[in-house]
Amino acid sequence: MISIKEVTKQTGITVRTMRYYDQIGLLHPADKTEGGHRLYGEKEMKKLQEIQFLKTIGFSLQEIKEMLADENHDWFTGLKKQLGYISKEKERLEQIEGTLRGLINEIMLNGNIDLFSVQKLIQLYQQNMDKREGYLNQIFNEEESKLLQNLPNINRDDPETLEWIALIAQLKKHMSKGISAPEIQRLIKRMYEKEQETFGDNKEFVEKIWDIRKSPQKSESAGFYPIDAETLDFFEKAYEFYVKKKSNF
Amino acid sequence: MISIKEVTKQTGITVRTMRYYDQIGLLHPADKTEGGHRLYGEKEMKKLQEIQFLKTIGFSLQEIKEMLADENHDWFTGLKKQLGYISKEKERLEQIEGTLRGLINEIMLNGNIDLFSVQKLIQLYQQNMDKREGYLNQIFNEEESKLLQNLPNINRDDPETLEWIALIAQLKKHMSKGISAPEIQRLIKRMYEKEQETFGDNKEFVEKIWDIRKSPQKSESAGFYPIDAETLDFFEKAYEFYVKKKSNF
DNA sequence: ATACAAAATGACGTAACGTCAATTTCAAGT
DNA sequence: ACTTGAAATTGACGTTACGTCATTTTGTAT
Repeated sequence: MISIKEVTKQTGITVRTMRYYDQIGLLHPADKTEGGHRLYGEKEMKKLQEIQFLKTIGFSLQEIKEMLADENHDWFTGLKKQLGYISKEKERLEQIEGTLRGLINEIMLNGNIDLFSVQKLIQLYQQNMDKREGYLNQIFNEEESKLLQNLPNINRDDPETLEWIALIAQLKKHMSKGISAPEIQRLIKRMYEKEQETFGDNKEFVEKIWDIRKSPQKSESAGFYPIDAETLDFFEKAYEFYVKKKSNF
Repeated sequence: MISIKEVTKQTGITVRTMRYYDQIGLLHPADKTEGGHRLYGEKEMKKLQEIQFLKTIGFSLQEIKEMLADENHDWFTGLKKQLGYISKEKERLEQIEGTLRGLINEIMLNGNIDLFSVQKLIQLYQQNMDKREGYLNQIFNEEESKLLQNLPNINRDDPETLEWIALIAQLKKHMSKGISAPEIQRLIKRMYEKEQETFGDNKEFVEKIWDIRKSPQKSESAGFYPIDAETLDFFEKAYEFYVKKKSNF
């Protein structure tokens, strides 16, 4: 028989928690002193461990109470149900994670931001979730849809996406130096090569994407990350410049 | 200006929720009728959408209130913090998912189960989480540790693991028919082939694993799923029978 | 004017404790 | 036996984001 203090020492569980478990009938002390101090035995400590474990796998105290009370509890079914629940929750968090990464990337692209811009981004996001796929499937054929998967999807966390964002952000930063500046041309070169790597010679496909990018409305419908018109225009000119120079050799 | 009923119609948000948002100062109605009925305008509806969105990405109402109130809120930092929090939560759920799958598989192996067995499994689990890796690294060298990754890890959900579990479960089921029964020998054959596929000719390594399996204590320390001694013994005999027959041809 | 729908306020309940506050008990030292 | 300080007790309120009554008031159609 050990005191409540000993329990907290051995398990890290607080006194309040032990009192609470007693109160809700989840775990009563084995005995009490004359004065009413709680005393716990070996059995209780084991049960406490079980409770802790069942808590870590996401069961509520009420559920745990019922499970431990029922001699013939169907653990298999219970655990499968719990697994289903946990899996769903996990998927929800994965969704959220993707959305957050998307928003963060967009802010990285646009620089920090006032309430108004965030409102616009949020609206864009909500639209996209509903419409993006529909819109894209309408424009691209099946084969191209697969290629689209390779597009830097702003929700994703892969280094591919990050490099695109970094490249565009750098482009914006050095825009004032003009399209022929060596910094710019180095960036464009990298982008050109990346494009080749990703889409190969699929000219027509790349054209379609440019077409979408050039129209803010289309761009919004497609859920591409918003590059402002100025940057887009600058990029296009710098790109042409690069290609022309390249073909001169 | 629309009534609260209109709001619920358009958004699906309940009256209670609107009242609550009003109460905590998150979203006041634009105006009230003489009698005190709430009226909402365009601005409020937009704000409501933003609130909904920020809720879906996991912010609390208090946080949302502060974010929307602060003209110069640092969205970038806030979102990154939130991402960190969400990612952690997601990892926690992944952990739980693995544990649950593990427990479910063990129950599949052992048939359904009383409180006592579950207590033992839980204890085994808690031990494993702490000790398993340490113990295994002590016995196996680095190369072998990599091979160990191919071992049916009971926490995992892949078809490999599932087949091992199914095979052993079938073995148990038909055990009464003796080691030479054709059902048994077919199962053993499949297991033998799977073993070859997975570990190739790495005899020594397979020996070590058998050594661990044969000792309940070691098996427990290593966190292998618990196969009872009887089944293990039966398997061994059936296996020897199979190999002998095979080498006779 | 009446009746009925819709809205209002107020209150309690939820889950799993944390955090006071006021009082009582325990164990040790004198 | 007495004192004292630490430890334990009960009780109560706070937390989140509403749901769910119960009761009263307002709006609107006839």
